[in-house]
Amino acid sequence: MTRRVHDVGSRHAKLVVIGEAPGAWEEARGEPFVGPAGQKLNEWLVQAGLSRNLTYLTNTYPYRPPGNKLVLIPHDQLAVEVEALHQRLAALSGPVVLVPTGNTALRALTGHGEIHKWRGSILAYQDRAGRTLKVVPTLHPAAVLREPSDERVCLQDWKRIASELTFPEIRLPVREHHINPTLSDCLDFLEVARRADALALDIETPRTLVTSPVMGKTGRPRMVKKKGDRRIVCVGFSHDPAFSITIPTIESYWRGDLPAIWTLIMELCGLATPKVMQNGHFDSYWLASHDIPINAWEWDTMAMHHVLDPCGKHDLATMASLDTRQNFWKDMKDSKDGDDSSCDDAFAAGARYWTYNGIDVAVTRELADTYAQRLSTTGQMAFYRQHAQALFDPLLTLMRQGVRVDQARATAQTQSIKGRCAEILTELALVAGTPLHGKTAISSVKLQTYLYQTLKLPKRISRQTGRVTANEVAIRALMMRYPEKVGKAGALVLEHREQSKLAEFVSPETQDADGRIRCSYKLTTEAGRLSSSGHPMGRGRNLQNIPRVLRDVFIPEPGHVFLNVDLSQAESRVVYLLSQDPRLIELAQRKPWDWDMHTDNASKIFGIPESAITYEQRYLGKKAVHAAQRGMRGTKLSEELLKEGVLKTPQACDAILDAYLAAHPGVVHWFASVRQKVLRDRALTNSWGRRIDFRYERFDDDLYRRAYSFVPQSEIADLLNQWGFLPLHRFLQESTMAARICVQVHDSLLISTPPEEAWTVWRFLKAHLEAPRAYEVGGPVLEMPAEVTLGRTWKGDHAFKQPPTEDEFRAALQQLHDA
DNA sequence: GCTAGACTCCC
DNA sequence: CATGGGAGTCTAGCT
Repeated sequence: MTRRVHDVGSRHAKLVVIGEAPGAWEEARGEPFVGPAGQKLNEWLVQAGLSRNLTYLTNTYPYRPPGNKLVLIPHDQLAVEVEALHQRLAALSGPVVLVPTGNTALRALTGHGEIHKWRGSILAYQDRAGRTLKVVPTLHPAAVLREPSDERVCLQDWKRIASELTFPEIRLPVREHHINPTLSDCLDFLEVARRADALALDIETPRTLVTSPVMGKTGRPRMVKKKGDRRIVCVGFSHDPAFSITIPTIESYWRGDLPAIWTLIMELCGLATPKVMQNGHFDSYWLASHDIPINAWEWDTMAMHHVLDPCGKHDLATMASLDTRQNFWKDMKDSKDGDDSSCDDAFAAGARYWTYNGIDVAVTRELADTYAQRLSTTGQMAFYRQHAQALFDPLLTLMRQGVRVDQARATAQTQSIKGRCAEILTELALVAGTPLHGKTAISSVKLQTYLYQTLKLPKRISRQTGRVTANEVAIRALMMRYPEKVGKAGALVLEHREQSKLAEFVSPETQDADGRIRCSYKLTTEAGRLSSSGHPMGRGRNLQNIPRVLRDVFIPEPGHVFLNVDLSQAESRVVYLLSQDPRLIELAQRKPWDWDMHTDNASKIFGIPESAITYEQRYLGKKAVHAAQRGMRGTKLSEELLKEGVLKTPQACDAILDAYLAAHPGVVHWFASVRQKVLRDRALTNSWGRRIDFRYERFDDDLYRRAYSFVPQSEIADLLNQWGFLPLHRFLQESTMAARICVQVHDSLLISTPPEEAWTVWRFLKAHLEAPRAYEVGGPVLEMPAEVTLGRTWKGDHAFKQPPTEDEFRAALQQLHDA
């Protein structure tokens, strides 16, 4: 029989923490929240200015379940203990905040499941003595030990809990959500919005449900509901966090007045009142498809929060749980009467759906105030204006424009790739004696069974996951050691993976009806790069990871050529410049045509003169530099090289890395200085004022490596956007030129330009990107070299090793024209 | 129908 | 014993 673990703490405590069930430590000591989880809880309490001694600690179930699995406890037995918990709580003299940690305690107190959604909400609990008590759920410390990235929200939850302890009542925001407006209500709101400080807006774009007949098994047609296209069903507005108006945009609500409503929405969006959106590129892209531009788009709550906390989550629910008193509301969208199927139905049926939109937009409005205030306090407002707000419209332009696709070539490529994929699968099934694929792709489970059971090859373990793997490195290693057994099958597997990956990029589903591929850009990456994914209407794709071999599928506007400008060795140059080693600083400043960084490094690594370096050695040099500048070790480098078909043992790679670092002590010094800064400030700030805050992060090697990467990544991201993308966008907009920017790929810009404008565009970019810059206060100055390629496709036809003269440039253009 | 895990493309 | 930052697609296993 297991031992009952009794509560600890005074019955007069104001703070009550409720766990799940005792674990081994708790059982041994006979006390809740001891052991590692208890330790974690203590840390949080201390950081929130609370004390364990003033806390009442209890569990939902007081016995240690077999194998720590609470699910094994019969329901009625659990129910008895939950009731006993209610009785114990009723016996406390005056608790102010009850904190259920984890799902079990949350369900016992409130009936809600899903702690990740409800954490941070301020809920009410009727106790057995008839009192209404305040409940603030958060995660269980044991769960956080398993998932350390969740700790940041816990620390913030505990700060909230500490402040809630200072008063007993449940304070929730009072908001009015107007969800069934008349035309005259909307017109009145237009006047209110005109005079407001800021106007938030938010659209909803559910899928339609299409009902169509399908032949059933009985041979009689059956009606089946299928998901159709998305469309805008409403636009919600909020000029004040206490008010929202949700304007439906569906025929069944307005009948003949719908066109007037769209006009009104256009007027609202066109007001000079500053606009607020959460991930506004989504909404503005959709509204643009209705020819509705957003005027005075100043605030994006996602982008604002990202400037303040680049490592945090930026979804509305998480931000609201941390920075407003709005309780979790996102389940209103999926509820039965408000789901996507019913918002076209009678209006009343969708009330929860429209209210959901109202809360969304009011919360967005509220967060804008909170975050604007915070940006001012932290001195980051100017950064937000220049590095977020200034990019909104230019990026929307890029997103809407997209890139043209050579239809014939894309189709041909798709067919040949798919054909080859099918051949490989058949051949592979023959070689293996059994199919190793699922519907279309190779199944890693079947492949592993084949390799490690049928062929009895020694299992390869992924260093990242610690599990058995059949990834590229494993297969290449096996192919080298057992060429007879697995050479053929291995080659087929790798070829299939490569080909099916390529097929993704040219698949017709990614193209819009006009034969272009578009993408969505986001500003919310850790190091300030842009990220790219499919566009807001559901098609398109990430345009920042198109394989080089497929770039000839992308073509410029009719009559144009592609101009690709990229920064040369940019990230390495930044590291060298910041190394404080005069020799490395001098190397960082050399021009790419004067000095080849990779050959130079290969020469140092192998201890032979540059003139004797082979192609392979230069390649090793390149890989090693990249690796060493990010703290990589030999094992990993060896795997990276194996993927490229270069066989080097981990020991040999360690030697290469050591040789590089020995020849470049400045890099080692730079690592140390980054670590020191991170330890001292718990934050890093780059030369543009971009700040990354590590306050809520674990201080381990992992974090240091992220810090090493942050510096060069963020410098280059900001350099390209501030001195390349933005000025060129403005320049093209203000001139009558036809050239346009097509894609931003971190350190390069792809531009479609008429041949006669190409020289001007290139000179403009070169002049701006190569302006001298100090990457730290009082530090050395660098002119970041830019390189240019011209082409009839994105693949490029003519790369200039040195900056071309105007004559050379025009000659290359002429060649393109003639070809 | 959803999600986690495996895998691989980019800089 | 340990490169970083992104994205998408598929399988398999779960509800």
